[in-house]
Amino acid sequence: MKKRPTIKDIAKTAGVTHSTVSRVINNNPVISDETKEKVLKIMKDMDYQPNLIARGLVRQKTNTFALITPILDPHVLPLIKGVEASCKNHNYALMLLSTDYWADESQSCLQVVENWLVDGILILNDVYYKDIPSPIKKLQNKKMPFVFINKYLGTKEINTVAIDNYDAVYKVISHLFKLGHKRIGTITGGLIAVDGVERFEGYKLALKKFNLNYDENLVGHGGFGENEAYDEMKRILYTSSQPPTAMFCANDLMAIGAIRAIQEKGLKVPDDIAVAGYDDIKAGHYFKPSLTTVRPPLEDIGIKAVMLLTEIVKNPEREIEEIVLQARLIVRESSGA
Amino acid sequence: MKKRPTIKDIAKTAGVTHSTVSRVINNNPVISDETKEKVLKIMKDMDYQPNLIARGLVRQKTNTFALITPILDPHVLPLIKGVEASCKNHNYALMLLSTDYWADESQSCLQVVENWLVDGILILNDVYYKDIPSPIKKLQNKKMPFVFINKYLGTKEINTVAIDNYDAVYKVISHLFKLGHKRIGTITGGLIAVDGVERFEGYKLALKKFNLNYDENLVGHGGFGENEAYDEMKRILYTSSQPPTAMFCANDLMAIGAIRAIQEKGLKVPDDIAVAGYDDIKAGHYFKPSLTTVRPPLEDIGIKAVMLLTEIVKNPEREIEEIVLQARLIVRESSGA
DNA sequence: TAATAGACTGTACACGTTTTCACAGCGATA
DNA sequence: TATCGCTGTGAAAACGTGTACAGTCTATTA
Repeated sequence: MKKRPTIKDIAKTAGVTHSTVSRVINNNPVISDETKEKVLKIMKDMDYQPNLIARGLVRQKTNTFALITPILDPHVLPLIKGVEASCKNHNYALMLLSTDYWADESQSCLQVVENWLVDGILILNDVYYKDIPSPIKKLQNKKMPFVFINKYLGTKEINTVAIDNYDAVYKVISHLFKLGHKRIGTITGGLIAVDGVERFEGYKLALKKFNLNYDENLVGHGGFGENEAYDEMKRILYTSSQPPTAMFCANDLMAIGAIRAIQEKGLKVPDDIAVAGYDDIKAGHYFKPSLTTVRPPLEDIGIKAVMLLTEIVKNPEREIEEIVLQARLIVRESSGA
Repeated sequence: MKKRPTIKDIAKTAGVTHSTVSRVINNNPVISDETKEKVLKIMKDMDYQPNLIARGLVRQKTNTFALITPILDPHVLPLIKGVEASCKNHNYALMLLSTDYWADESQSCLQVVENWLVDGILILNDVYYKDIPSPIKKLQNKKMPFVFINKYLGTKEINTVAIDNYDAVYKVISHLFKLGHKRIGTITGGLIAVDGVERFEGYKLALKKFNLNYDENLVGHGGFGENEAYDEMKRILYTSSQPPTAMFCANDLMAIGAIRAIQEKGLKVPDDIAVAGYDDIKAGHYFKPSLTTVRPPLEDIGIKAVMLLTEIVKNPEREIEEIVLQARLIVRESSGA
């Protein structure tokens, strides 16, 4: 690589010191218009680009955020998109790190990130923790600005942006209830995951609101996978004396699996059993019957998270904020509306 | 944020100079085991983390790669995944930048990247250029290590990793031909895109190989969107006296649109018209009829690109390499095999 | 005993910026 | 004429690390 011109090279050819050049770069009003223009011209002629590493060293700021995300799957893409766009807007660069399982790798991820002196960290979380995990506590102790995406709401201990799973599920159950369903079952997602737990809780709470009984025979437990949902649906259909008339599945993939099971038993969706999912994946749109589901505002979450993080960086002593975003019900064929 | 201990702090409490500490960190064999252990212990006690910014400044290396990608859509996710994983393996951090249109924004993207002193750049390209675009030329002039993903093969001017679109399309057409189809049409993707152009070319070349005539009446031109494909398919069905018996669509979404058009005319897929797509998107799996398609090895591309880039960084004078990866035919219902 | 080699470690500078402080020059004021 | 304040600039230190070079010991050899 060719050597890039530095502030000193500019200074030499302009006949000033490098401090003057630096002042020009940073728009210091103390510089006379005359020298300012002269320096600017030379900077342009020599194709000068500031060295952000050097600047980062002295300023102790890199204008970089890191996004730590669990496995990169299509599900998180809109979120990444939002984060990326928002970072660009706020003039931050984005470092992307993914870790398969928080517990194992997060440590090394966080190390990378700290060594890099990023200005802030966005942590996208999957799994359900009762207590704040230790790597996070470390961050708190070090007063490193970070935003946790998904969960830790209500504790006012951690800056958070998350989806209101409870409300989202309520919307689905309410929709089914209004269609006349009284025996509404569910197939839960993995209960090690925040989403799994909260959607299950949300389901139970919603039933209560409509004075419906929680019936274990209408409940299956999967792990967000299509085939598990298929198996559980089969089990429910063949074991319960009174099968459900509607099912809420913890995500769309599971809804697809459940529908497959229902159809294989010769029943019709939505006529015999209505089904709703969660996530609004693309495939749900094309699936027959098309899926009633709920769409989380993922891109917004990314955007809001970055906004919050910039605020925190600006004012680290700022009060802790917990942002909750609402999902939107998408009604299609599978619920029979 | 608390102040982190520096090499000098370690040095002071260890009773040595910071150069000694630095040598310990870098495993310089000249250091005696005694002081080495002493220093290591203190580093651990004080929870020392090297400041990569400072190191980057003196070493003129940041151990960071940048990935510049066009709009973040699900299509590129596996590639990003591969890149991320591979970067981690090679001990590089990854900066993610996305730009809507190369021509407009690439300039600013590249600036960010250069100012950051990343060690190398991965450029994911969409659009079809006849000549090497000027931002790329600049990179070449500056001898900045970079790998271009998608296109510029055969020129031996740019380090490249790409999918063999021609071979992929050949596989599809060959598959259809073997099923007895003689009137095979196509709906092309946008012809400003590399993929659009190459898949169209590949289609024409494949026809030639099987001694089939290129018939304009069997060809529609879309822009990778579902609805455009739907419209074009309708047009083909209603205007050509002899409609095609098989269609190759430039991607799966278009295949879905085309199938919709075919079905609406009361024809059956694959019985009346066989359809094949490209990309192997998830929805194609669940669509009825499930889509015959071709699966590009996107994750591999990401991995290979990073590998190549590390090689280039190691040895900038290395001969230019052009890596081509083959896609895989996925046969499902829509082709009627 | 003095010279010499070898094993470690310290000194000093470099990397490219930003920033504090000091200072030169100049006109205005007392 | 001496003092003051203002404007624009330079000098120098700092950020945290790496590294070439010059030491200082100790042990060996002549």
